[in-house]
Amino acid sequence: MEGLDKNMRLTNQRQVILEELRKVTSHPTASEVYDMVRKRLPRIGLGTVYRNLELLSDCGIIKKLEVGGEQKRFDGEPAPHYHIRCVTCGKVADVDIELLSEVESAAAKTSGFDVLSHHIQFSGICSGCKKT
Amino acid sequence: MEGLDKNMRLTNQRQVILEELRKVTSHPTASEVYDMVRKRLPRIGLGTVYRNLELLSDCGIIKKLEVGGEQKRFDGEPAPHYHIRCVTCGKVADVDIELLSEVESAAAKTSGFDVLSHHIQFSGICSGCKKT
DNA sequence: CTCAGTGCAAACGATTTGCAGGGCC
DNA sequence: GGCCCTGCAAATCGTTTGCACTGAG
Repeated sequence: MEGLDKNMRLTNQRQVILEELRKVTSHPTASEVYDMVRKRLPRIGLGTVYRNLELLSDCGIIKKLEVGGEQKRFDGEPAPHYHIRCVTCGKVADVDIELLSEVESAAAKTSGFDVLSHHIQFSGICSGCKKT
Repeated sequence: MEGLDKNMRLTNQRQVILEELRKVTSHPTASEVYDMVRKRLPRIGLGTVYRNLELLSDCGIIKKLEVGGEQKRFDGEPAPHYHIRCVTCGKVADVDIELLSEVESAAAKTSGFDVLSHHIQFSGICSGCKKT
């Protein structure tokens, strides 16, 4: 789960993408990462960003989020934690409550699946959107 | 949350889509619904299916699922319940465990959001895929 | 040197939308 | 008769991919 695969090279693009992603807590989409990275590497291609985000998430170095909405989002923190999305502005934030690992065995019992993981996705209204 | 909007007409297409969706427990994608409905209404358009699924889910009559994967899925059962997806074959099943409503207040406290709802998404391996 | 990685642009798949005709209320 | 709804096709949007070139090891 940690470190690059043996054949993976540590390119400048890869490194900058990872650095930029770790700088923020905003769970950016691929094209938001593209914009962030382009400030440092103006000639990078969007395809490269997609390829590297995919690769880094396959290695478990970052996490791909499948929170609602059209675009996938990426999280520089690979440790499991929950998320909340603002139904008004679409912002995604971390929810730092303890993990409910015990629900997995209950889910396994009723579903008949081997349960590998779970994720809780909250929806709500963020403090910024509450005021208006 | 229940019933059609005042200006919504109960067209045959709309009715057949709803009936077909309620017939199955497979959480079909839009194009799977399209295939099911086309057996009864061969001239229906894919756009009509998308429009009606969207409309029915806006009324709360069906539910749109944002479980991982590329395509959205639809559920004829609008009451809240959890889902599990097979990482091997992509099948989505219901998980009938009790709702953990109490996590919402904990999430509200740490995130600062007004929490409106939550959903738990499990990943695992279904009984069919275990055997192979 | 070699081969994984890159930039670019074209291709793709899911979903949305514009439009002109059709049919429910 | 009005207007929502439909079928159809083209458009859009996020993402992926083919290709020839580049650069890390």
